[in-house]
Amino acid sequence: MTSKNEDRSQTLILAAYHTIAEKGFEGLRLREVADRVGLNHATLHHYFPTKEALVQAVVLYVTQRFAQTVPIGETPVEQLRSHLHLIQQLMQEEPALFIALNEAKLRAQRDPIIRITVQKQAEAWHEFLVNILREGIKQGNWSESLDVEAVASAIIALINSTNIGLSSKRTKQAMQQLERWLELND
Amino acid sequence: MTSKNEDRSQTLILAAYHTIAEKGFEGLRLREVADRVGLNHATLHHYFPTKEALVQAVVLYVTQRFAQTVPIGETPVEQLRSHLHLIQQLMQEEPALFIALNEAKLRAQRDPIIRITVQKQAEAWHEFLVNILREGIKQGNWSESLDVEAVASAIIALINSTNIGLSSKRTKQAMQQLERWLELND
Amino acid sequence: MTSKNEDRSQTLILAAYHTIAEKGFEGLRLREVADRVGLNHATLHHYFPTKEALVQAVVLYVTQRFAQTVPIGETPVEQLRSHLHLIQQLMQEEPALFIALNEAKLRAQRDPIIRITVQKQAEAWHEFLVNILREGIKQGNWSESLDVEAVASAIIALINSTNIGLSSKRTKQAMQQLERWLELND
Amino acid sequence: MTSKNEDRSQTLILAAYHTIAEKGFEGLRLREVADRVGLNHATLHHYFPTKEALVQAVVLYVTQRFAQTVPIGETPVEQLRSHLHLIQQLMQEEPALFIALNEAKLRAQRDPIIRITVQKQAEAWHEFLVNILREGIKQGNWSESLDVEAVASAIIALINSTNIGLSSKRTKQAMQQLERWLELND
DNA sequence: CATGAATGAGATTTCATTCAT
DNA sequence: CATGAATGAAATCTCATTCAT
Repeated sequence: MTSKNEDRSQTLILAAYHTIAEKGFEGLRLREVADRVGLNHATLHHYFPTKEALVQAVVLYVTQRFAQTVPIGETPVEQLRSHLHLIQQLMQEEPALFIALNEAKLRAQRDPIIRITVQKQAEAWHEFLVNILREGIKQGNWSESLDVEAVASAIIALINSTNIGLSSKRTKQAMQQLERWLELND
Repeated sequence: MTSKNEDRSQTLILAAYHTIAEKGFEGLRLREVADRVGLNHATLHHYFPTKEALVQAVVLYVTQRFAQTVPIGETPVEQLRSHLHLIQQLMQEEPALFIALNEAKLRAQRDPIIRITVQKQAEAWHEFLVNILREGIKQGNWSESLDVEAVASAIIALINSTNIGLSSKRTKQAMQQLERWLELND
Repeated sequence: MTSKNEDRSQTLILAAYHTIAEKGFEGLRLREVADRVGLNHATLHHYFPTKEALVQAVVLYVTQRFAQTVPIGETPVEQLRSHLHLIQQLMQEEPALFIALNEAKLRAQRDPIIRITVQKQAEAWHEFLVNILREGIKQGNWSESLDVEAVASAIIALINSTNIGLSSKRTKQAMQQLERWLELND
Repeated sequence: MTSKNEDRSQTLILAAYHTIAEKGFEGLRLREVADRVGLNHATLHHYFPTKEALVQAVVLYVTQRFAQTVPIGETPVEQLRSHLHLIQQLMQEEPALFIALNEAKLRAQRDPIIRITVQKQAEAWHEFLVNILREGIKQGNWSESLDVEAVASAIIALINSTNIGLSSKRTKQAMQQLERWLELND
C-alpha cells in the first residue's frame, strides 16, 4: 500500500530530521535512524536506497515545513507581523527545525542537489516578502523609497541566523529590533 | 625550536580550517589535512593528540581571526561604518571564514568546549557593538530611545547568516539595508 | 537462527582462546582471530562489539571448561584421586587450557570484570575441594586434625602453576608428590 | 662513564619492571618507562636498542632478584624453613616481583631467549632444593624414602602460583600447609 | 648523550551497503 | 517486506624506531 509506504518514509524522515538536529549531519547514522523508528536498518534501504536519498528527503521536508508558516491577516502590515510572529513561535516550539535548516544550508554549499532545494525555498521566501512589502507600499504603509529587495534580504538574513550562535534572549531582542525597523510595533 | 613547532601547528590549523570550509566538519579527514601540509598523518598526532584537539584549535583560530576586524575611525558612526565595511571586505576576500564560523556555531550546540569559545567571542562582539552605540548616543548620533542591546543583537544576527543560504547579491543588499537602518549612509 | 549465531560466536571464542594460548593476550589480534575462522574482521564485531567483550567471553569459556572436570567415584578419596587424574589428563591433552587460564589470572589483576569471573571459579573450586575433604574426614579417610581450608588452598596453588615454568616431567613429579601428601596412592 | 651508564640502565629496568607488574607485558610502553625515569623516550634507545632488549633485561633482573632469597640456618631444616619464610616475606613486601615473574614465565613459552633465562633459574632453584633435602635426609630430618626430586618440584609449583589467582589469605594457607607437609613446623 | 620531529606499519572500530533467507 | 549476517573501505589512533640537530 502506498499510504503505508509513505507513512514509513515519513516516519523515517522525521527520525532522521531529529537526529540531524541533535547531532548534525556529522552524527547521522542510518542504524540510529532505523532504531528510532523500530525498524531494521536493512529495511530502511527499502525506503531510501542510499543515505544521500534520505538526507535529500529530510532537507526537502525541513524547507517545506518552514515554508508552511503562512501568515494570516488582511493588510500587508498585519501579514508581515503575523509572519514574523509565527516564525518566532516556531523557534520556541521547535528549535530543531532551525538547526536542521542551518545544517542544510551549510551542506547546500557542497551538495548541488541539496543546493537546488534550499535555493528554491530561499527564492520563494524572498519573493513572498517582496510582494508583501510592495503591497504595503501601495497601501501607504511604507515609504515609496523603501528598497523592498534589500529589506527582504535583510529580513531573511536576520531570521536565518537567529537561534544559532545567539542565546534565545538575544534572538528575541534581534527579532524585536527587526519589527521596530519595519515599523510593525503599533 | 618553538617557532618551528608553532609554525607546523599553525599550518595544520590552516589546512584543517580550509578543509572544514570546503567540506564541513562532516568531511574533515585527518589524513587529508596532513596531506595538504605534506606531513605523514601520524605526525599530525604529534601536534594534536586527537581530532577534537585540532578542531578546537581551528575554532579558536577562526573566532580570533574574525575578532580582529578592528574598526578605525574617530567617531562612533565612523567606527561602526568601518566595522561593517571591514566585515564585508572579509566576506568577499575570504568567504571560507564565514562558512567555518557557521560550522563552528552549529557544532557549538553539541560540543561544550567549542561552545565556550564561540560564546565568548559572541559576547565580546556584542559588548563591542553596545559600547559603540552608547557612545554614539552620547554624541548625539543616535536617538536616546535606541535599544542598544537589541540593535547589537540584530546586527550580529544579520551578519552571522549572510553568506550562508544567501547569494552574494542578497548578502550585499542585506548589509546595505542594515547600514540604512543604522543611518550610516551619509 | 540462534544456533548458527552461537556457533559462530563459539568458533570465534575458540579461535581467540587458541591465539591467546599461543601468543598471550599481548599477541591477540582480532584480524588473526577472524582469519582463523575465515571471517572478515569486521564481521567479528558483529558478534563481539569490542575486543574486551571477546576477551571476556574467552575467559568465561576457559574457566568453565576447567570447571567441567567433574570427578567420578564413590568415596571422597576416589573422587579426589579421579579429580586430580582428570586434571592431569587435561594437562596433557590440552595444555593450552592451562596457559590461557594463567593468562586470565594475570589479567584478572588489572581487569575488574575478568577478575570477577576468575575469582568466582576459584571460590567454587576451593569449596568443592573443601567439601570432599570434609566428607573424607567424616568417613575416616583423613585425620580430623587436617586443616581442610589450607589443604584445599595448597592443592589449588600447586595445580595452578604446574605446566607453567615447569617442564612436563617436573609437573608430573609435583602432581605425584601432591597425591602422596594427600595419601591417595594406594 | 660505565657506572653512570649502568645506573641509568638499572633505573630503566626498574621502571620497566614496575610497569610490567602493573600492566603486564601487554601494557608495557617504552614512552611510559622513559617518562617514569624522567628520560626522553629516544634516549632510552641508547641504553636498550630495542624493546625486546629491555624486556630481556627485566626478566633477568627479576629472576636474579628472586634467586637472592638466600636462606640462613645451620641445619637443612632451618635452611628450608628460612627459605620459605624469606619468600613469604618477599611476597608481602614486594608482590610485584611475583607478578612480573609469572608474566616472564608465560612469555618464556613464546620467546626462546627469555625461556633460557627462566629455565636456568628454575633449574638452579630445583637443584638448590634437592640439595637441601638430600642433606636433610642424610642428617635424619626426613625419611630416606622421600622422593627429593618430586618434593622439590612440588615446592616450586606451589610457590610459583601463590599470589596469583589466590587471595593473600589463601596464599598464606597454602604456604602453611606446605610447611606442614614438609614437617617444618616445630 | 639528549631531544623533538617524523614515519611506517598496524590495530581497533565504524558504517553504509548488499544479500540470502 | 523483514532481518541477521557479512563485507569493503576507511578513519582515528598508537607505538617502536630512526634521524638530524
